[in-house]
Amino acid sequence: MRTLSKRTQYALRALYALTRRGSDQPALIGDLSKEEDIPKKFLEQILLSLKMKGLVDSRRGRYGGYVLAVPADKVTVGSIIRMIDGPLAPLPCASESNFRKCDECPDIRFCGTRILMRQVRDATADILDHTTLADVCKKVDAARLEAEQGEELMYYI
Amino acid sequence: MRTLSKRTQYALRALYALTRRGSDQPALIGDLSKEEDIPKKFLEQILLSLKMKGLVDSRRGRYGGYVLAVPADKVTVGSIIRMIDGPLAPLPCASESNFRKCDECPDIRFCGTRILMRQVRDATADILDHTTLADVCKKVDAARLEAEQGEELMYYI
DNA sequence: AATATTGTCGATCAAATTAATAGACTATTG
DNA sequence: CAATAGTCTATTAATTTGATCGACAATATT
Repeated sequence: MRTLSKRTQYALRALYALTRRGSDQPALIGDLSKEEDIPKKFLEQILLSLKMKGLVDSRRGRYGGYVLAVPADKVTVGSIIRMIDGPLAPLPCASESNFRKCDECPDIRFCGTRILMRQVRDATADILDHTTLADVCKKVDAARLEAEQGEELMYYI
Repeated sequence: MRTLSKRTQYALRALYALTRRGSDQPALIGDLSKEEDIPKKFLEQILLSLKMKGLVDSRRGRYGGYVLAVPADKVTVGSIIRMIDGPLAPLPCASESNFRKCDECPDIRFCGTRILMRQVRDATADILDHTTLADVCKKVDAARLEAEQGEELMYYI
């Protein structure tokens, strides 16, 4: 199946970084690019498009940079993916947000693949529409903590 | 996000057709192509590759054609998608069947996107690995029946 | 006002993937 | 042997995705 595009992967990484940093100190494209290992010019494009959608905000000139424009616990990963890659559904005809009938399809009611993929979409949306940027960052923190404790245990043994 | 390839969509359509037909009467590529509206030469390729994987069987010459090589209730849609499109996961690093670390990833344990996409993969696999060709055909039949009853009701009113 | 800094924006190029087609060949039946 | 139908490799076409270029515009500091 098709994978999350690099574009979306980069966007998410950048947004996690903005989340961790907080809205008080703007992040430079250049810094994000280095720290998160994202091609700079590509990241420019991505952040710009996210700004147009109102997800981030920016200032030019010295002390400029990017910040989240929305609280990290109000932005779901599902909404971000939809902004960039489009619908979550594996098929346009199984999409809730952007339904589109296949050209050759005689009757969508009797398309088995669509019925199935609709289930997949629902399960996917159930996860991604209920997970925010803040949630993801929390999960990563938890994983870090767990790893640290594991290491301590190693020393102890 | 992740679209099923045409290749897989065509494969599934053809396999539903073989399921409905049963193993006693082989289906011709040409017929399948017309009935299911699939480019003939493309379908050839697809069926051939499915044959190599042991999913269908074929005979050449007069009275030849394709049949399912495995009972329709023993073949999951998940396994078919994996054969053709590859892993169900939205990211290689979230795949169970074909895991692959991203080149730039410093530590997969702390990748938020991966943690999330692993959940999505699990939910997807839960559905697709528990739905067989026979199940899909049954669902379509049920939808047909329901639609008929709906029409009858319309006449009644 | 001048300068350095940093985001903006449209265009374009390159690479990869996916979709589709071509054509010569082989097996099977009658 | 002739008609039918699948086999197989290669190639082409189309689309999508990833990435880069370069000129421009706003902001802060001196």
